[in-house]
Amino acid sequence: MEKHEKVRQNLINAARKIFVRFGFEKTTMNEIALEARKGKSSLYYYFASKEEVFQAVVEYEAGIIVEKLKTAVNNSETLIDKARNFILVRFAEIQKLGNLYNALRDDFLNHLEFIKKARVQYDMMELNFIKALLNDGKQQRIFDINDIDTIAETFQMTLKAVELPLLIDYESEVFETRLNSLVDIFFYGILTRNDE
Amino acid sequence: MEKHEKVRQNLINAARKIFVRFGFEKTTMNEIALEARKGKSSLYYYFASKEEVFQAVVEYEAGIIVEKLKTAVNNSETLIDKARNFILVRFAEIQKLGNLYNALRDDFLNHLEFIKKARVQYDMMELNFIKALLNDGKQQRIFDINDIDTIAETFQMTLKAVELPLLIDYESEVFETRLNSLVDIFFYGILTRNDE
DNA sequence: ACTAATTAAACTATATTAGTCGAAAGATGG
DNA sequence: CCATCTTTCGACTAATATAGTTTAATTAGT
Repeated sequence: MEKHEKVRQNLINAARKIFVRFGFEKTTMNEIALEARKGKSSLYYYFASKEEVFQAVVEYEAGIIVEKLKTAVNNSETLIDKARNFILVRFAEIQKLGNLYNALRDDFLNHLEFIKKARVQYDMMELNFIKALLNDGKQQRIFDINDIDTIAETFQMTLKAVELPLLIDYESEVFETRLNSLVDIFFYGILTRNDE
Repeated sequence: MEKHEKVRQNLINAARKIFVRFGFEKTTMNEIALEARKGKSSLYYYFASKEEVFQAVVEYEAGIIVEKLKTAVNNSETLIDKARNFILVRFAEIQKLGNLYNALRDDFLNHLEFIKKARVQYDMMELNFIKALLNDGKQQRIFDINDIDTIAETFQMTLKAVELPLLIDYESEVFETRLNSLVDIFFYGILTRNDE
């Protein structure tokens, strides 16, 4: 990695720490710079604005989530397990990695344009992931579906819809059982039944 | 509890939430008021300044700590257990209750006068507690000591000295064993030895 | 209905902070 | 060792946010 990229990544890490702790509004550019042991104007050398720094952090975190999703899916045997683990990891990671989650929860952030943009980006990646899964299942004749695009979108929409209620009153046991039941409900309507 | 006191306590609770989360500097009077579902100027009706609100919170928390110390000590059998539990609870509570701990840790707060004042108040309460304990032990001929005041002050000084190093690299196991060993070291120099 | 306690809206003076600019300090390469 | 390009930083400004004030309205007690 070249010098420039290294410093930039360093700044992103510093920014991440502060953003996760204090949220967007309460984080100052000076704090981020200090955390990275740089002057404030150095920060502006790498990023045009506070929002751009935040966007970089969110993108970085989205990347991490995607990585973890990939390994979770790759390490699962059956397609249903893949789907189940995908959902479980997705929620766990969104919860853990503070910023994406914060961005979703805090109302005052939600109406900021760049948050929406970052979210859209992540959603697209996710959607492709889901489509690939569904397609795989279709090829293997495990899923009895035609319009993959529509189903993928519906699926993602459902995920996003449960996201908030589940995250708001979070109790790990309740949380996991509910997600599992969601997967069951969703997939047993899709599965090819051999008994008909 | 009269109305005025009730509202005041409510404001203190709201302030506590915000202060614990964001620290003194990053907390705004507006946020506190909003959290208590009041207007900002209502807050100023009950408190003269932001610092006064903070002071009220710190005093409230100090009160809670003292309560817990009392029950911990009362529920201990031997005097050594009383002392040991006193120390363990003290550290646990200072850690848990965010504000007192924050006030100690954050350097930028440390040089504020009112923090020092709050700390002095708490320290006095604590010192009396320790003196009572020592006195008790002396009456019961368990402690072989004369100048209770000096010993109490020395003891408290030691506690405050270990406070920071212990809290900074906090690992619960290490933490507790170290504190226990501290008590042992301290008390086995004080105990009346029967073997001499 | 009167009085005192409480709340809230609108305002101000001050302090913070995002963002700029130009100069200085390092690196790179001939 | 010079010339050029990259990176850092201190000092500055303009915009914004916030502590605290004032005044008027609302509520509760008698």
